[in-house]
Amino acid sequence: MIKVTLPDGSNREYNNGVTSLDIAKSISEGLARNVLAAKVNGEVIDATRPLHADCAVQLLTWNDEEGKSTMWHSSAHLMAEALEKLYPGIKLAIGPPVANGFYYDIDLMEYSISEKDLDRVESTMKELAREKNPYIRKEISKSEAIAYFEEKADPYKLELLEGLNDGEITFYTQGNFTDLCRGPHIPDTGFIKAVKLTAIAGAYWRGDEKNKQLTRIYGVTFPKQSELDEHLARLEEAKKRDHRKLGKELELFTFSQKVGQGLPLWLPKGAALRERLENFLKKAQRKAGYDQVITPHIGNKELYVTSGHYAKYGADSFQPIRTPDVDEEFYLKPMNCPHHCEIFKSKPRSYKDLPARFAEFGTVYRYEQSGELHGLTRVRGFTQDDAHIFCTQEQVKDEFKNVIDIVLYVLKTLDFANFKAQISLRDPENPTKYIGSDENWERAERAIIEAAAEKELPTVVAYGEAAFYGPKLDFMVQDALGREWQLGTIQVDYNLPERFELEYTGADNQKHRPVMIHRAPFGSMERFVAVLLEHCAGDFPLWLSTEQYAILPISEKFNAYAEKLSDMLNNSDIRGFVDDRNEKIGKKIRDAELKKIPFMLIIGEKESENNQVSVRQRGKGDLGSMDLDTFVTTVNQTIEAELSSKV
RNA sequence: GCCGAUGUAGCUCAGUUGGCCAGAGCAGCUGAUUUGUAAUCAGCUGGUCGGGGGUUCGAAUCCCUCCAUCGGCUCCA
Repeated sequence: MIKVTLPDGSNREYNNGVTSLDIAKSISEGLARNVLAAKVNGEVIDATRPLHADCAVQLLTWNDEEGKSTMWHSSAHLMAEALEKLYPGIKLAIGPPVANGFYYDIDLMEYSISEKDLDRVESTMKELAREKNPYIRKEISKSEAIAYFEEKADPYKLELLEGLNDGEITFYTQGNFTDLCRGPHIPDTGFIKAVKLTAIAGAYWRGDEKNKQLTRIYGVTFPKQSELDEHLARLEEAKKRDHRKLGKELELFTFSQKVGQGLPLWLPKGAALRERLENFLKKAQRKAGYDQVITPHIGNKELYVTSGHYAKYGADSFQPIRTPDVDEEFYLKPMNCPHHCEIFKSKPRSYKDLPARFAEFGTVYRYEQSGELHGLTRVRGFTQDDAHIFCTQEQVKDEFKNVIDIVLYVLKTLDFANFKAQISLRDPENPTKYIGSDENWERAERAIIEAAAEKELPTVVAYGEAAFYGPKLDFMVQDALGREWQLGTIQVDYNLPERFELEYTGADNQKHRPVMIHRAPFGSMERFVAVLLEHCAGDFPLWLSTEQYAILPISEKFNAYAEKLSDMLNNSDIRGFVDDRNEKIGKKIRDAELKKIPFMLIIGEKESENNQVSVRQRGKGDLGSMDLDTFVTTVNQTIEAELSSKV
């Protein structure tokens, strides 16, 4: 007998060799029908694996993340089985579960497949699922495994096997399909009731551009059709929050083929929104001791040779701008730091001048690959809310912490609660990717880790994600579809001060090299506005709204009163307009709601006689009549709360 | 850049297997209406069907090519 501890702390005795599925059956048949896998002593394994020692068992169902991913992993195998049946001779690479489903990378050999063919694959999957084939685990020796895939002539599996040790290799078989796989898997294919293959994409073998591009098929499965329907409905909802759609509807920005790909045009309302965000940050930065500077959009080639960017990116970026002088070349600036270094060098600096903090909303241009462009989140011309802090070695950590404060202030004010703070360090396996001495990298990495720890900021560490010139702390936020975007960033740089030979005079009257911190709390205005739009679904906070009110006269008779109110509101610095169209009030309200205007002031005979306004709030409805002063106070108090209470 | 898809009026979309002057709703313009909390009515304007080339008696529909966009991959100073 063995003793099994369940999550509620209770203990039960079972025969040696019992499976998690048996345990589930002993509790209830209903539970057994829903068990997808089991967590035994913290490790997720097949629910059908026999247990031979005392252990803690947690039965995993669709409601557990590990249950879902086990199901999706098994679904990838099911899709592979269907594909092999429909396209004999294809070579399979890898097929893991992902955040919202699964994929399988396959080499289609002589076949080609398009989205039209996915229906057929889906129905084959469903047929195979109905056979309720069990997923059978088998431990196998390396030589047998190699023999199997040599027989099958599958180069990808053979390559994967090279990296595995004899004794740790397992196969899983369901129906007519066997795959090299660590598992775990669901008990049988019958659990898969609803299938949707969502996309076909190219994907490089082992994620390397130099390798062959395989075909990746994405899919998602559910234990019930109704769950699939809900999933698809949620995706439809998310699309409504897409910043590209909202940006068009709210007239914030546009693109023009004539201007060029990835080069956004900010429309009046978008420009006003952006200006407000800039002023908000400028004010915070003024308080934090930053000085605004302004630098040009281009720089001499020599500037980038000095910075090292020319060698690294010169050939893959926008090509130089020439002048009548054949030897002269200018580049569009891909970043602001070199310009700011030259500002630092414009006069001798003393340790008493440090930290020097130069801030600029600097527009930069980067030649992103065409397939990478994405709305406002990935563009070729964008404005960073950039600043560079030049400080002494001793000041680095405090400066870093001050920047963390500003970033958190921005994120909190705009109500981003679910951000991720990521510390990006060097890739230990690829040290040649980076410039600068090991010693400087060590120091920079340590400064970031310590600053984040002292700010009690929960972080994740990502090796290999550092910029080529230094480690960084990035703040990431998800868009409507759950894709992660990097917004704020803070980076320590020992390299540029070296290359630009930056110096200050210390208290010892000797020359010293300052440390440089790059930082951008928004990241870029473009990406920030995009993610903010998706975050609030276009319902901007009142302080950011370009049009805070719309005055809606019941009929043209009250247009004069409306204009009078509008003038008074303008004097109170509240922004809005009069909808004096010859339309019915219902129509005007509808249009104002669609334009996401926070307050509607409805005026007719009653209001004009009593010198009042009838206030309607976006999404909330009628707030009743009030004096204009009361309305102004409401607006000002709301804005004050938005900007201060969350700090 | 690579794989897959899409591209019809300012916007959202119809246009069956190639066949009369390419349609609708919204927006815009003109007029009527003077309106009480999410769409008043009528009329009108508006499109080299993404660009170019080809097949055909005939192309928005089929083929080639380029461009842009969307979903991924790679990349992201």
